[in-house]
Amino acid sequence: MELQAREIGVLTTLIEDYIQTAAPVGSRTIAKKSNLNLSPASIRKIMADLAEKGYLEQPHTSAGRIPSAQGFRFYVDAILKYHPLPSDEQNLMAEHLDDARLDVPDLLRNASRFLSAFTQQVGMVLAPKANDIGFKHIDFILLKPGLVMAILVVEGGIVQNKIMPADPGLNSDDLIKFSNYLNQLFQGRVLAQVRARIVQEMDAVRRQYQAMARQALDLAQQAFAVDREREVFVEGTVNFFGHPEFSNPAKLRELLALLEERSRLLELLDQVSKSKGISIFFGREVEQDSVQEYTLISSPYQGQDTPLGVVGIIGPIRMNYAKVVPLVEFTAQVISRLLKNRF
Amino acid sequence: MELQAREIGVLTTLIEDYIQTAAPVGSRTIAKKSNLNLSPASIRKIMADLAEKGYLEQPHTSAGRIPSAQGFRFYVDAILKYHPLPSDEQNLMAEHLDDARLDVPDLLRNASRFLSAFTQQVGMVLAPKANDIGFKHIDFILLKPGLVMAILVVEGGIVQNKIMPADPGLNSDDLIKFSNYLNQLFQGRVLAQVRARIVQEMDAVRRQYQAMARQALDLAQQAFAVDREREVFVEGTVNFFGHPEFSNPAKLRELLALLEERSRLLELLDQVSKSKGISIFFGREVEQDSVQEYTLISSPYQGQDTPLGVVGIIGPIRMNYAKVVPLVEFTAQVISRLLKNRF
DNA sequence: TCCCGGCACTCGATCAGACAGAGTGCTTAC
DNA sequence: GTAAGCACTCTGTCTGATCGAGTGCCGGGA
Repeated sequence: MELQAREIGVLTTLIEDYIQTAAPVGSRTIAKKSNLNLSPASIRKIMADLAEKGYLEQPHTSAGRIPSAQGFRFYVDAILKYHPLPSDEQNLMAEHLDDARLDVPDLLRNASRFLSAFTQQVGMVLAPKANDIGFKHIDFILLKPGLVMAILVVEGGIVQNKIMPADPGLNSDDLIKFSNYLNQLFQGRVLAQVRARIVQEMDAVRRQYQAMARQALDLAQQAFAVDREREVFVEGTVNFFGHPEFSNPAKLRELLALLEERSRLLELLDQVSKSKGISIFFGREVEQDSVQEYTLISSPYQGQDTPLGVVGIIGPIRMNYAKVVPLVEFTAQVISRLLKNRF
Repeated sequence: MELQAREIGVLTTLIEDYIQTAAPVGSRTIAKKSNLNLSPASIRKIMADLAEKGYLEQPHTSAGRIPSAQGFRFYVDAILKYHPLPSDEQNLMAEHLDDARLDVPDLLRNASRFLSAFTQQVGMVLAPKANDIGFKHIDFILLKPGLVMAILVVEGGIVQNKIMPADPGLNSDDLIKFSNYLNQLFQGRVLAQVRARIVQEMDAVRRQYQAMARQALDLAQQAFAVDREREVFVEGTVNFFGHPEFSNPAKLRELLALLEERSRLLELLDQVSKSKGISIFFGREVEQDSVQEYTLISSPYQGQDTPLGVVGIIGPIRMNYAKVVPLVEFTAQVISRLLKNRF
């Protein structure tokens, strides 16, 4: 099932022409554009072979061929050589993102915008999972009697807040004591450790009848309960309209629905976040009845060592991989570098 | 230029049929559906009069008529009688929004979702302008030497944060002192007053050479500088695809671009936020070359007395005003009531 | 064995013409 | 003022014809 050099040549020419024109490619075009010096008739023979092996598809008899998902897969995995991003684009992106006054969510949102603008696709950035981030500070504020807001700050300046009911007898001074106690207790730990510490400490204070600590830990437990979806920054959905494959409103609708339904999107991103480096994912290869006509290109980013989240773009299968892939990779690197600075 | 009763009858029947079918309405249809007991021929005469006065438009000779923006304007202003929302829908919405554990942004986002789901249009909620909201608490956190994050909590549990450079000599204890000093200074004021107070106090401490207060006020001034856009919660853009008027991708694109470009959207919402009660705004009546085929229905909501923000929906001109308008109005009332509780 | 020119064939896109249907405007009669 | 009749207009759809792109296959030549 391996491909010969000539077959690879035809496939490459065909895919690169198809990426530009979005139309089925015929044997004459390939004969002219490739440097194989073969006649259209011979090309046709090769194309027939490629179609039989599953790399090409034919929309109908007597149309040209278009690459199948398998064809694209081979192209991005085995054929395409990726060149590093031009340094002026590197600088442009680094300059705009490297601003200490941006908090992490803003940084990630901007990165998503850049990806979208540079690739003419839809940019996406999955925010870090809170679990692995270092605790910084917690504060309780009395909104009204019996209602307390917890404000939780983690490294990198990510702020989370949560409103919760509490003992109506608590006053502001109590809450300040709580914060002081907890801040000291949790210092220098990551959130997962903080949660463990809460359970452990609750046990200890219960035996020692420390009322203040017990109340504080009760509140802390509520504040640290995980019930928030991870944020995803999606930018540039308007770019979908530029691609002829989405002139069909039904397909467009499907894809926009996917982006709006954060839970499905999160699941998808979670799947790809486990891969090590850059990952190229064709909708067609996996899901049966859902949106099939898209590609997701993504790369994880990390803080110190642990992977934190994912950056990526989503667009039609037909896209300029040679340009997009290095850009996604570079963006992930920039974010990793900037977050290392902050965490 | 006033309309006779028969003309109003024809216009009403025509608009209501058009709202259902989205197709030009002919004289025969109106003769059957209206209770005027007139023949199609007579209806035609009346329709010709209405067209001449500008209430109807004709896509081409020998098609039926469709209502013009002026026709819709007359319909929503003079003809339509609005009934209050059915109580089961009222309860459903109130139940889901009335949860003390939601912070204000989440509350508004949910309201936007509900509007979108109930009307099958796109829901929008403009968050309150921070100026008029009461100060609650400020905190400074040392992210790293020379970099401080301010966390500002205002009434209703709205949290804003801002990262700013600071004197590298500052340590955490200094920052705690700053917060204590400022919290006391600003207690019970709204943000606009807080800003005034900062300026005034800076003057005083400068003359008295109080270094700590000066540094604290410096940070406060940066923290309270207004440079953040007001948030807008837009939900349900997928609903656009349900409407035949947006089967034209170019129109759809325009409208989605408007929603994605927050600054333009804010300007639009700001225009309508000044009106007192419900406001119905036809794109066609105003802008010349931009998106014309939409209607914005909005209503301001308030905390105690001052108007805070706007709720609304955006959709095609052809929509079920009898249902949508009371829903928008009710949503604004619910939000007003819930915010009064919190502020 | 590989290559390629030639040829018949297939399919989609486009165009013109025919036709039905919806709806109008006008005239005329009551 | 109302309504019936009629000619007219415009759109959408269907049909058949034609064109062009592209294929598959056959057979001749290096």
